[in-house]
Amino acid sequence: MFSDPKQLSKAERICRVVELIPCGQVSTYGRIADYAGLPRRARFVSQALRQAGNANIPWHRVVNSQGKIALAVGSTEYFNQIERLRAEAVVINTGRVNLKQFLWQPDAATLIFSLPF
DNA sequence: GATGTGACGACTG
DNA sequence: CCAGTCGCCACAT
Repeated sequence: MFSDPKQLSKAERICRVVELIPCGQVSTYGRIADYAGLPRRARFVSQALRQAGNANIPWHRVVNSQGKIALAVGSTEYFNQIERLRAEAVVINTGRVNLKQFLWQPDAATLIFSLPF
């Protein structure tokens, strides 16, 4: 039987959504929160990702609403994220991604069947 | 409970 | 396009 997504913890729901971001595309903290059924909880998304540490989730595909890398500029993790994105052909200019071009826009089937939150 | 902290976001000048 | 401000909400103290 299918597990009921609503009984997953909030952090788990967030990770589940992040895993759906396709290679070569990005999403934002605010949008991830919305897709996870947690509106106005953008900050909680970053918290959840940090706690998840690594866990095979494509955390590098998440940027802020302006398309900018949210990690401390110049930090090791900052460069790590840029490298991972460039490896997926995502173009980054001065720490910023052009959302017009790379923002993930889930199709209806994904919204209905993969994001039932 | 009160208070401070954030990998945030919307607005404003 | 910044930078500052304020609102927001989960967590740690």
